[in-house]
Amino acid sequence: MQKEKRKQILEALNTCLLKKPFLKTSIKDIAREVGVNHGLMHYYFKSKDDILLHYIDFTIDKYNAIYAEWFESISKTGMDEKEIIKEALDLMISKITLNTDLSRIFIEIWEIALYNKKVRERLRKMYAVWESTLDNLLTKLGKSKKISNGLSKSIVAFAEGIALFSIIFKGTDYPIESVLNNFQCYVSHILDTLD
Amino acid sequence: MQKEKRKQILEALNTCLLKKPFLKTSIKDIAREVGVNHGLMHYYFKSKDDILLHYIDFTIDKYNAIYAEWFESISKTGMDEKEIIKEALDLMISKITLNTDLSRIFIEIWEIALYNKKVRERLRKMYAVWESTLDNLLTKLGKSKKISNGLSKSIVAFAEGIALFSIIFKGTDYPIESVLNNFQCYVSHILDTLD
Amino acid sequence: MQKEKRKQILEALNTCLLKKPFLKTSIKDIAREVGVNHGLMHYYFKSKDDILLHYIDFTIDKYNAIYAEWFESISKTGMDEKEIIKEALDLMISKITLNTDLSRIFIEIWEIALYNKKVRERLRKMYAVWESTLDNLLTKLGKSKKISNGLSKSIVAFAEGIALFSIIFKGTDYPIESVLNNFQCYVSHILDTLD
Amino acid sequence: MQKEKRKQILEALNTCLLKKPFLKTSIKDIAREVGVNHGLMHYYFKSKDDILLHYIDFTIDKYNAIYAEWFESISKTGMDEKEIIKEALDLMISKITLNTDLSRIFIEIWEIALYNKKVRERLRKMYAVWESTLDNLLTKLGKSKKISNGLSKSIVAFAEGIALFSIIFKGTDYPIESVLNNFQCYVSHILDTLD
DNA sequence: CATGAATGAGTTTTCATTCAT
DNA sequence: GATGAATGAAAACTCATTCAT
Repeated sequence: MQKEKRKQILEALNTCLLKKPFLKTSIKDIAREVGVNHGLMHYYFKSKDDILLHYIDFTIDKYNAIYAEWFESISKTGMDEKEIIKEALDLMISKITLNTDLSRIFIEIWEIALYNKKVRERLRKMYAVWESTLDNLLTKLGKSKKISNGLSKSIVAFAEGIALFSIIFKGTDYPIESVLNNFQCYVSHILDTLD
Repeated sequence: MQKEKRKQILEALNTCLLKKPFLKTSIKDIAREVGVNHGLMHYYFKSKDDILLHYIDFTIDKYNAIYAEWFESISKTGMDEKEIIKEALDLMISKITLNTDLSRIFIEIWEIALYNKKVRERLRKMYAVWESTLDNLLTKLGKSKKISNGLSKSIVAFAEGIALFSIIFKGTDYPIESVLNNFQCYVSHILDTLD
Repeated sequence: MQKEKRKQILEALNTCLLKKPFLKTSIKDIAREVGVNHGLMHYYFKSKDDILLHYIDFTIDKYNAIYAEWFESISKTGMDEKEIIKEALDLMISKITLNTDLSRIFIEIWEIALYNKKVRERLRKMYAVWESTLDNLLTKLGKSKKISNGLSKSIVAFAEGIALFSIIFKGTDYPIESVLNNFQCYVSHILDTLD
Repeated sequence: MQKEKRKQILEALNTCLLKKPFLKTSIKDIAREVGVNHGLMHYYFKSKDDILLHYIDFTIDKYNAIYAEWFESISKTGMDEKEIIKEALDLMISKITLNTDLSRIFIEIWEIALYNKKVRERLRKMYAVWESTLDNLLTKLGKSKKISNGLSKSIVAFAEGIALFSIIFKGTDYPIESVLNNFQCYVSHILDTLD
C-alpha cells in the first residue's frame, strides 16, 4: 500500500515532466496529479529531491526493463546472425529511440545529471547495461571483443543523439526515418566488412 | 558600452550555468558574477527570460563561429579528399564535441528547448547550419546528394550523442578517445565503400 | 473557517483603505492588520487583484444590505405618502450619505472603477439596485413612471455628490446639514407640484 | 523656457492619467510622454509628489478658467433672468459635467484628496469659487442670500454626482441627457416657486 | 541643461516544509 | 494515514531618486 502510493507518485511526476521541467514542477502539482493531499507527500518521501532520486531510479528501471524485454524477444527467435542484428536495431529504435515521451524524460534527466552526481552515476550504470547487452549480442555474432565493444558504445551514443534530434526536430521535415535507415545500413556494412 | 555590459552579463550567465541549472540561477547570482547591482539587470534586459533568449543566441553564435573557423581552416589547406574528411572530423571532435564547457551548456540548452518553442527553433537553425556545412564538404568530395545529406545528419547526431556521453562519463574509464577513433574509422570506411 | 478568514482579510483591507489608497496598501499591510503571515494571503486569495475584487463585492453587498434594511424599515410603518418619502430621504442620508467611512471607501472604489472594467460593472449594478428601490417607492406614491424614474436617478446622483462633499469638506464649516435639509425641501416641493 | 517645460510635463501627466492612475504612472511614463529624459524630471520638479501637487494646481486653474469664461459669457449677454439661469446650467453641464476627460481626472483627484490634506484644501478652494460664482448669479436674479447660497451648493453637488455617473455609466443606456433635462426643470421650478 | 547608468528599497508571488488536529 | 493551515525564505521585477559625465 505504501509502496503502491509511492509508485503512483513517481508516475505522477512522470506525467508532470511531460509538461514542465522538474524545477518548475511543484510538490502540489505532483500531489494534484496523484490525487493526494500535498502534505502527505512528505510522509511518503523525505523531500522533493528525494522524490526526484527515486523517480530517476524508477525510470531507469523502466528503461532497463525495456532492454531486457527487447533482448529476450531477440534471443528467443531462431534467426540467423544478420537478421538478428537487423531486428535488434529495429527494436531498439522503435521501443527506445523513437518513444517520444521516454526521450523527453531522458533529456530532462541528462540535464539533472549535469548538476547531480548521484543521478549521473545511475545514468552511467544504465548505459553500461545497455552497452553490455549490445556487446554480448555482437560477441555472439562472432565479432572480436574490441570491435563489439566499440561498436556497441557507438550505437548507443548514436541512438541517444537521434533521440535528441527526434525531439528537437519534432513537427518539422527532419527525415528521422531516413536517417535511421541509413544508420542501419552503415552498421550492417561495418559488420559485413570488419572483423 | 551598453553592448559591452550586455555581453558581460551573458558571459556571466555562461559561468553560472557551469555551476547551476538556469532555473536555479537567480538574477542576483548573475549580477553578482558580473559585479553589478541586481536592479541593473532589468535595465539591460527586459526579464530573466529575455536574458535567456539572448544568451541562447549568443551561445549559438559562438558555436557557429567555431564551425565557420573550422570550415575555413579546412578549406585553406591543399589536402586531398581523404585527408580533408579526416581532418574535418578531428577538428569537429576536438573543438566542439570534446569542449567540456560547451557540451555542458548545450545539454542545459537541450533541456530548455524541451519546454521552450523559441529556443527549440534557434537550436534547429543551428544544427541545420552545422549539417549543411558538413553536407557541402561531403558533396565536394564527390558524394551523391543523398549520401552526403544523410551522412552529415548522422555525423551530427553521433557527435551530439558523444558530447553527452563525454559529460555523463567524465572522470570514469569510458574510452571516449577510442570510441571517437572507431567512429572516424567507420566514417572513412563508409566513404570508401559508398557512393 | 476558510470563509471566516477570508472575511477577516476583506475587513482588514477595509481598515487599511481608511488609511491608504489600495495601490499603496501592500499585501503585507493587510496581513499585518489581520495578524496572519503574509504568505497565507495567497492561500486564501489568488492575487492582490483577487482580494480587491472580492472586497468590492463584499463592500457592495454591505451597501446593498443597508438599502434592504432601510427599505424594509420604511415599508413596515403605516405612514402616509409624504411622511414616507421624508423618512426615506432621512434614512438614506444618515445611513449612507453621511456614513463617513463608507463614503471614503466609495470614493476609493470610484477611482478604481475608473481604470477597471469589472469594478465599474459591479458599481453600475449596485447603483441600479439603489435607483430601482427608490423608483419603486416613488411609483407607489402615485408618481408616473417617467417622473419616478428620473427623480430616483437624480436623488442618487445628488446623494453621491453630497457624500463626496461631506468627505472633502469634513472638518470645515461647510453646512452639510443645511444643504441636506434644503435638498429634502426641494424634493418635497417637486413631488408636491409634479405629477 | 523652464516654465514652459514644467507646463509640458504637467500636461503629459494629464495624458497619462487618462490611461492609468497616478500611482501606477511612473516618472518614466511621464518623461516618455513629454519626450524628456527621465533624469531631467528631478531637475524640473523636486519629486514625484511635487509633480502631483503642481499638477493639481494646474488642473484646478484650468477648471477655474472654465468657470471664469463661462461666467463672463453669461454676463455679457443681455438675457432676462430666466434665460440666464437656463443658459448658465447649460454651459455648466456641457463644459464641465459632460467633459469626459475632465471628469475622469477629477475622480482621480478626489481619490488623491482622500489621503492628501493639501490636495483636499485646494479642492475645497476650487469648489468654493464655483459655488460663489453660482451664488452671485442667483443673488443677481433676486433670490435671498439663504436660498441662493443653498441652491448653489446643491447644484454643484448634483453636478459632481452626475459627472461621476456619466463616467461610471459611460457606454451604457444610462439616460444622462434626460436626467440633466429633468434637473434643469427642477431648478427652474424651484426658482419659480421659492423666494 | 541633458544623459543614462547605478542604487537600494519595496512589491507581489511562489513554494518546500512543518505541524496541530 | 490525512488534512489544510501556517511559516519564512527567496524569487522576479519596479521604481523614485541620485549622480558622474
